[in-house]
Amino acid sequence: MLRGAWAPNVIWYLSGGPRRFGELRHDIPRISARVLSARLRELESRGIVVRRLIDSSPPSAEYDLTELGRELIPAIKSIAAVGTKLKLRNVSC
Amino acid sequence: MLRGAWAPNVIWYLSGGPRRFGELRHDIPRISARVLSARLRELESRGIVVRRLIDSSPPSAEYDLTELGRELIPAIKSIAAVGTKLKLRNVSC
DNA sequence: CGGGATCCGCGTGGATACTG
DNA sequence: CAGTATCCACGCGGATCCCG
Repeated sequence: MLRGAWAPNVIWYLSGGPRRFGELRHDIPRISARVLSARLRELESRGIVVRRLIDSSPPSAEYDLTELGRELIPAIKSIAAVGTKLKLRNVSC
Repeated sequence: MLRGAWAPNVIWYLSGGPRRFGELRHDIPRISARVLSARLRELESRGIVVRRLIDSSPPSAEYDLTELGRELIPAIKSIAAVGTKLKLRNVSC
């Protein structure tokens, strides 16, 4: 389900509301367009993310979490919190 | 932190209390000894799991979650719950 | 029983170039 | 802007053999 190391990150950055491809690409540190696209497609196929295409020039796309996807947010947040504690501990000790 | 696809599973099976290597190997479906060992080592180095060696014959080892590790349990549970919902949906539709 | 050593395959990710 | 195509590197996992 959360396949790929970047999946949680993508969900994290989508938790603030709909984002466009370029926004995600710019906001998620060091992710490549290829991987972002791949993760987005997979999360979409899993029913965690929805893609909305707005046909215009310049073309734009909007990604958003589904209801199911939103249920993952608290879990990812708390895992991230533990991660932060780990980093702090490793620095101080 | 949760590197490796098996890490969440290992934490899951440790959430019920301390387990020995063989117990984990037997209870976690289809995990190989090599990978179990690798994940255990990594989780240990991250401060999520502790290893206790009980010197006797036959030799035995006990693995347990640290306090930090236990903080991950609710998150993993809720993620697993979403996973279950996804499977149910995919079967019915 | 509780692992480590080795070999090997595959998925995931990085970089770069290209397109509608 | 929003991707896709291609090539390559490496981490992770599976299987098997072996050891204290």
